Formats: sequence, structure tokens, C-alpha cells
Amino acid sequence: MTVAGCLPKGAAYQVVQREILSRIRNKVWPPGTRIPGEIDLAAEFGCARATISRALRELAEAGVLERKRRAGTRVTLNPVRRAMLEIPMVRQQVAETGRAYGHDLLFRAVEAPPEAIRARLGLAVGVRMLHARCLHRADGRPFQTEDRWINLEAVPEAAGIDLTTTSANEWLIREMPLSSAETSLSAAAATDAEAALLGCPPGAPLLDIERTTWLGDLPITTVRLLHPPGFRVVGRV
Amino acid sequence: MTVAGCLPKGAAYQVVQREILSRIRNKVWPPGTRIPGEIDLAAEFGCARATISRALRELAEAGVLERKRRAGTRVTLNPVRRAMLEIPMVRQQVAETGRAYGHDLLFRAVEAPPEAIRARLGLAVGVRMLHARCLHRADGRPFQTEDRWINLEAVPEAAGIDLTTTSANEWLIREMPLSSAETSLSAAAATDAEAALLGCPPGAPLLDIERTTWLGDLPITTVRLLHPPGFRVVGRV
DNA sequence: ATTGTCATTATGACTAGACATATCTGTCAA
DNA sequence: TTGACAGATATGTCTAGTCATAATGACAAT
Repeated sequence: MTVAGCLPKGAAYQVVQREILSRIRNKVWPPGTRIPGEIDLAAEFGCARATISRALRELAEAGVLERKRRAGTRVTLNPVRRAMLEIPMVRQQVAETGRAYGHDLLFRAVEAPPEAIRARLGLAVGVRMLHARCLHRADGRPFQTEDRWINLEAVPEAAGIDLTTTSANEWLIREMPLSSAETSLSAAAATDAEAALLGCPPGAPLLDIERTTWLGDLPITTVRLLHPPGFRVVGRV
Repeated sequence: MTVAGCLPKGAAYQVVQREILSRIRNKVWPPGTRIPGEIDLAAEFGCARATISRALRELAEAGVLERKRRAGTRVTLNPVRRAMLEIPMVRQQVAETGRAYGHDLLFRAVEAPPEAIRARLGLAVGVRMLHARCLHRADGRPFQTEDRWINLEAVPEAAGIDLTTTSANEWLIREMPLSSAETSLSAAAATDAEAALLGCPPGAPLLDIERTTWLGDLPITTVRLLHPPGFRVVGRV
């Protein structure tokens, strides 16, 4: 672990990463600079090329560097801010803050989805889906409303679940692991019905999280989650 | 690239990842299962341990697996949904959709921050900060309001910028690369002043993105961005 | 001026083997 | 029964080297 006389704090590839980040910060390598190749850096840091390669690969994944074969490695010119949001299952989210979780099933039917939902999932005209509406509670108080459509062609078993005991979300996470999803966040004004459910005045600003989930190419479910005023989603970089 | 008779689609470590994901999905290895060790998998897939190691390491970073020395590798029991939001600079965000970007500086002063801001950044009582308010436009129409506080103790140069030509955000990204940040999203009702700026009715639901940035331990800036109704932030997993 | 060919070059992936280190387990002694 | 210690084990990291592949730039042919 001989890394150019550095105090060896942590693994060598991390020492390399810290040194590179420090050079970028201190404008030794300003944005846009082409930095030395892996072989040169390996020589400088006194380690194998694979070690440098790992350090650079991870920095590239983080968006700090841009790598291209033959062209070399450059410091990213216009870095994008990335926020990693962790959206846990409602039950855990509530339990983490030490409150009691509960949920009410408000509505359940197998019916034809509205055109917008059908198109979003790319399903055939005339398809019927499982539609469920639900209110999640923390210590009895409204925490989140859920309006979910499930593609029964992809998950026919979903038709048989007792949604009053297991929430659809939990069932889906347990039975359909590793799906890919698109999440979008926006602000919406509470309709009269939503206001009544969430216990806030009509027109109040709600945080609206919508998520559509696929397993491979197969659309599974799309859900709209509404949160009462004051709710925040926090992410760190 | 001999990977157990597989059609070699992509790199070996990716083939391994796909196979592992498929086993988890198909309940060959249900959540909680301890999967075979790296050496066994290397033998099964006919590749080196380093290749298996990389495949598993990345799946662990993605939250699919949990790894512990001596204890082995297990399929994560309660996977968390992660949404990766990319929040580009306003200028790019507007330009990407083919609209013309513009911004107006509404306010600029060096003054004492409100208590909440001061505490959020962990600064001393009585500190003075650069305070700027700004309206960003797309094709002339209001796109985003910005209310920013900059820690002049950390970035004294910021006092000298001409904020009418360069927006504070762009200057900070260019001059202070690689800072860490905490981002939070919520919904807020438009005040009368905000409504006037954004061209929406008072009380309209706005998406509120707040971000606080540090360079190491040093707080740099905190900003509140408000977006008119209809604005969405989209993230993929 | 344009197109095609080809060597060069830097990254990307991989192997076989080594040592490091956290952690679990069983054993033995206080 | 409890605690301390030693061994086993699985992951974590690293090396030195090989082969693969994408992109570039120079040069030649059209």
C-alpha cells in the first residue's frame, strides 16, 4: 500500500480518489482538463493500473470524470447535481419515526383504466386492471393517500390478495423484487376529496409522488402518492 | 469469456449480474437467502473470483445484495426504492427543452440571515451573508424563483460577482466543484409575492426544492427554488 | 473535397494468485 | 457460566500481466 508517500488512510483506490478530487477542487485540474492516463497515474501513485482504473471508474460513475477510449479521461465540464432519494415502504417510513402504522382500504375494483394510465403503461385498448385506493396512517393521522393501478396481465395473482391486511405496495415489493421504476415528483392542489382524506383544507399544496414500475419490458403498476402539506423528501449527494 | 454456456451478451460481470438478478426474481434465491460464496460462483460461471466480486459488489451498491465478511452474501430482505434525480443547472434545463433562457436579478444585499438559515448552515450568531433573489425564465415565461444565501466566510470572492450576468448557481458550480449537498423536496403554497413572480394565482401549489451545499465541513450556500404548478422532477432507478 | 484504410492509443475487461481483515465458532480456562 | 483466545472463513483489496475494443488521426485513394 505504497501510495506516493501519502498517509495510508483507507484503501489505495480511495486514497487515489481523494487526491484526484482534491486536485480538481484546488484547480490543479480545472473542469475540462484531460488528466494523465491510467499508466502514468499508476506510476505516480506507485500502484497497479487496475487500482487507478477502479478509482477513475467510480469517479466517472459519480459524474466527476468523463472517460472515453482512446480520448482519455477529462474532468466533467458541466457537472449535474444528483440527488439520491430513498423512498422506503410506507410502513417502514412511518415506523422509523416511532409512530404506529395503519392503513385503510378505501376502494377496490377490477375495471378499465383511464386513457392516461393505459397509455402510460403501454397497454392494449380495452384492458382491465386492478384499481385500489388506500389511506396510510401514522399514529392514526393521515400520512399518505395511494391510488394504484396493477396490470393483471403481468401479475394475475394480485387479483387474489386481501388488500385490507397487506398493502399492495408491500405485496408487490415482496413478490416482484428488482423491478425498474420511473419516479416523478410534483406539487398538486388538494381536491375536496383528497383534502377530506388527508385532513387539510381544499386547495392545500400536496407533494405528489408518481411511480411506474416495470419488470423488464412488462409494465407492472403505476401509483400516485399524495402527502399532506409539510411533508418533505430528503436526499443526500 | 466463457460464462457457463451463456450467450455472451456483454461483459462477463454483467452476464453474472443478470443471472443473479434473474435467480432472485424467479425465487430461486428469495429475499434473505444466503447465496454461494465468490469462489463457488466463480467455479460455476467459469470465471475468475475478481469478476464475481465486481458483479456482487455493484449489486450490493445498488441495494440488491448485502455483503459481510465471513458471513457471506445475502439477498436484501427489505429493499428500499431509490430514485436518482438529476437536477441540472437551470440554464441547461431550459436549453434542453429548446427554449430561450433568461434571468432577472431581483435583489442583492449583504445582510444578517434569518435564524433558520443561520442554524441550518451552523454559522456563528451575527454573521453576515450574501443574499440574492432571482427569477429564471424560459422563453420569457417564469420558470423558477431562486432565493439564495451564500457564506462569505467560505467564499469571499462571491461578493464581487456581477449577478446580473452570471447567475450565482453557475458561478458556484464552476468555482466550487465537487461540493456535497443535501436536497429536499416539498410542496408549498404560493405567497402573493411568489404568485406575482411566477404568474400563478396566490395559494397555487409550488414544487419547492431546497439545497444546502458544503465543501468538506464548510457550509457554502443554501438555496430555495420554487417552481410553478405543473413542474415535475423525474428520476429513474 | 471526400472517403476509406490502418496503425496507434487509452480505456475496458479479465485472470491467477496473493495478502488483509472482519467476524463467526469452537475450545479451553478462570 | 463466562470470558478470552485461536482458527476458520468469506469478503476486500491489490498486483502484474493479457487481450479486447472504441476512437482518433494520419495517410492514401477516389
